[in-house]
Amino acid sequence: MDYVKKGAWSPEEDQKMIDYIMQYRIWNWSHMPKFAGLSRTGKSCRLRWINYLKPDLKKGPFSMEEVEIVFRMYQSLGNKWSAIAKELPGRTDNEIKNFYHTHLKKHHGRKDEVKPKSRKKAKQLEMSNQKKPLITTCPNIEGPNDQSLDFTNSSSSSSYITFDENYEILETSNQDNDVTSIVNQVHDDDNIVILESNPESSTSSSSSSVDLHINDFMDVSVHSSNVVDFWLELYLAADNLKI
DNA sequence: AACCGTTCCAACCGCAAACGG
DNA sequence: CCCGTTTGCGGTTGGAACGGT
Repeated sequence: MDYVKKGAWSPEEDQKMIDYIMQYRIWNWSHMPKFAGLSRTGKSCRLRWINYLKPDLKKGPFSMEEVEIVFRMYQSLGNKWSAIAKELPGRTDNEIKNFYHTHLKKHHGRKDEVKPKSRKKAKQLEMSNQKKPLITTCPNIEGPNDQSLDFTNSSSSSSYITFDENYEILETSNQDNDVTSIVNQVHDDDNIVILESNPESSTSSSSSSVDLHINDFMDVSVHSSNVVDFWLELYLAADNLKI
């Protein structure tokens, strides 16, 4: 067998394959490489095309909706990445698998401590270290994309969890500091509001806040620190959300 | 600047399923 | 049905990129 190249693809190789497939379509992966002038296996070509070169692929970070679908479907299907990928147009099974392992796996019931394992999260923690973060569920707030939330109107029905700078639970709105019960109270279509700082120390109108759509997959019966970790991760997953 | 540890993703591998003669 | 070939899937890994020291 002739020399077969392995490893990262060069832009020239990419272009060769794109040009060939555009002209002749995909007819046989194992024979195509030599006709296209590529020193690759058919398997390698197929993978490169499906995961990277295909024109209709979606690039960039996962949206909140996509994160939700991945998590939901993993709960019901397990590691059926190709089945999950069918629900996410433009995303590949490999991409979803990678995303799951790097962003979601650790929230799946493990009782690990909350540590900034990722670069992003380390940065997030570093930037938010100076004040107590606070998570509030505000069921009365309407409009999932409404950025100008007024907390004074909804505070009466809010539940809350406060944390210290190490994300240890300080206080909850119920009597027994039962975080799980608070999370379980949250329904579909409720909104979770994550505040950078305690609203008592800065006015509601000027506090930087974002709203997240709450989903039933979130009320996983997990260790409280995992709940916190998960909120933060979702926060990061939404590319339009910034500290 | 150099080194080290960690994270993440592209790409690999082995196996299974599907295909087709 | 059998068997060789092709395609698809999921687990794993190599290495680039990055942050910390």
